[in-house]
Parts: sequence; C-alpha cells; structure tokens
Amino acid sequence: MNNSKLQPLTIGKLAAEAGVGIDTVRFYERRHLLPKPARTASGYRQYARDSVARIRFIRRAKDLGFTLDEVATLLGLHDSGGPKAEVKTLTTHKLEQIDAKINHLRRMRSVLAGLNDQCSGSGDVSGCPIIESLSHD
Amino acid sequence: MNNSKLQPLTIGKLAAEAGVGIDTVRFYERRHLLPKPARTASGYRQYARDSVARIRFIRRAKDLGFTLDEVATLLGLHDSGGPKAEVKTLTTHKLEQIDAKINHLRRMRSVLAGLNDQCSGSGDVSGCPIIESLSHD
DNA sequence: CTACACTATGGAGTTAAGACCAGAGTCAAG
DNA sequence: CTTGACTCTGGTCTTAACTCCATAGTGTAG
Repeated sequence: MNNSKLQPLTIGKLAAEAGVGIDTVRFYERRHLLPKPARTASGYRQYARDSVARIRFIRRAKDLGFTLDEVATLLGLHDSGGPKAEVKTLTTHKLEQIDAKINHLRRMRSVLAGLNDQCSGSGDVSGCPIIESLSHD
Repeated sequence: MNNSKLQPLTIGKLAAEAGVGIDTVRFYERRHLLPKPARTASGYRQYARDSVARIRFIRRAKDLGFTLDEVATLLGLHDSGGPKAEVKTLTTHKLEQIDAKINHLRRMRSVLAGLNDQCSGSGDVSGCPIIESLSHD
C-alpha cells in the first residue's frame, strides 16, 4: 500500500507538486499567504496536502493579474467566508485596471504602427519618420 | 535685450524646460543618454539649448514603450546617421512586444470578465464562482 | 559509516527608472 | 554680509515577486 498521500509533505515535495520553487513557498509564508506549518522535531516544515491547493489558488489568481496583496485579500475572504460583494468589487476593479492597460498599449501601438508604416527602411537615418517624430514637436 | 536663450542652461533650467526632474537629468547622464556637459569653474553643469530637445526625444521614445537601453540605441542611430533599417527593426520588434502584451491582457480579461458575470455579488463567499474557480481544477 | 540530497536561517541580489538624502560648496538679491 | 535658492557628489531607497547565497544541521540509501 502507498499511503504517501496521507503523510505530511516536506517543503520540497510541496513545491514540486504545486509547481513552484522552494524559495517561493517560504516567501509566501513570510507574506502570510500560507499559514506557518507544523515542524518536525528537527525543524523541518510539515505541510498537509491541501497546501498544494492553496498554492495553486495563489498562482491562478496571480495569472489573472492579481498582486500578492490582492491574493491575500482573496484568500482571507475564502478562509473566513466573507461577502461575495467584496470579491466582486476586487475583480471588477481588476478588470478596470486591465482595460486601462490595454487602452494604453493600444494607443502606443497605433502611434508606433503609423510611424513604422511610413518608414521605408532603406538608406540612412536622415529623414526617417520615426527619428523625426521623436526629434521634434 | 533678453539673450537668455543663448546662454547655457543650468541643470535646473534644463530640467524645468524639458519637464523632468533634476535627478533624471543626472541619471540620463550616467546612463550615457546625455553627453557629459561642460562645467563652469565651480563645477556647475552647462547645457546647450538643444539638450532640451534631446531629453524630449528620450521622453517621447519612452512614451512609445522603449526602454532606456533601447532609447540609447535609437539616439546612437540618430547621432551617427545609422541605417533606417535598424530603426525599423527596433520599432517592429517593439510592436510585436506590445501585441504580445495586449494579447496576454486580453486573455486575462476574458477569463476574469466571464467569472465576474457569473458571480451574483450577494451573500457570502460560499459558491462564489470566482473563488471556486481559483480553488479547483 | 559515508556520501549525498534535503532542509534551515538570515540576508543580499535582481529589474527599471528614477526619487531622495546628507553634507558641502556656490550664486544672486538686498 | 547674510539669506535663501541652487548645485555638487556619492550613496541609499523605492516596487514586485521572487531568487540566490553561505553556512550549518538532518535524513537516508547503500
């Protein structure tokens, strides 16, 4: 029988299963995203299996654009059963931030694309519309 | 007569005219984006008026998304009359980077918007699709 | 018993683009 | 001559999220 699934995880196993580095686990602990784990007599951290899910939660939230501070808030709401409204406020706000970034990038993109199209790309830089546009106005 | 336009600028005047901080000017000098200026007998930097244009060049390039290292390359091409093709390579590459960022943000946006729509926003967090989606899979 | 892999800690380094600071010298106005 | 504003240098600090380091103790396979 393999009952390893029931044994506590060392930090290395946890990190491997969650797909992060060992240092990341310790870093999340310092940031209070992970609770302080139990320790063996010799000081090794012992994690329950659900710590894997907690780290994955953090990673998914990060992938959606949340900062670790925001993830901490989300985890707090998850842990304490806070109000849905607060979660939704966070995601709505994040959505607005994303939109703002997209719009900013789009503006840069359109200026740059315009200049790029006007530049022949041959000869020396004199009269290059890109350099010209940066030089004046 | 006001011939102040012909006098060298102190660093403070230059910064004010270019719309940046004094520290920024010194920082650009350390980064070799601005040449080392002449000095007065007592060590004060003396700038020619065209330094204003150079700083504005840097700022405009930065606003288009170029890093200072890339701006340095652009300035080098401008100063030395390098090939247009190199300028265009840089802008084309930058355009690709911007597109990649926009696409990344769009993907995040669409996931987040989907979750946000599914969340009623009332009641406590249990069954909240946002928290659920972060918790599992 | 001996390697060798794993873990512990505290602290420093990474990136980008500046901002800020202390202590000292300088310049212009009144 | 005395303010007060300006400038000099060299250095540290900032943000985010890790990542790496040295040194030391621990666990385990053979």
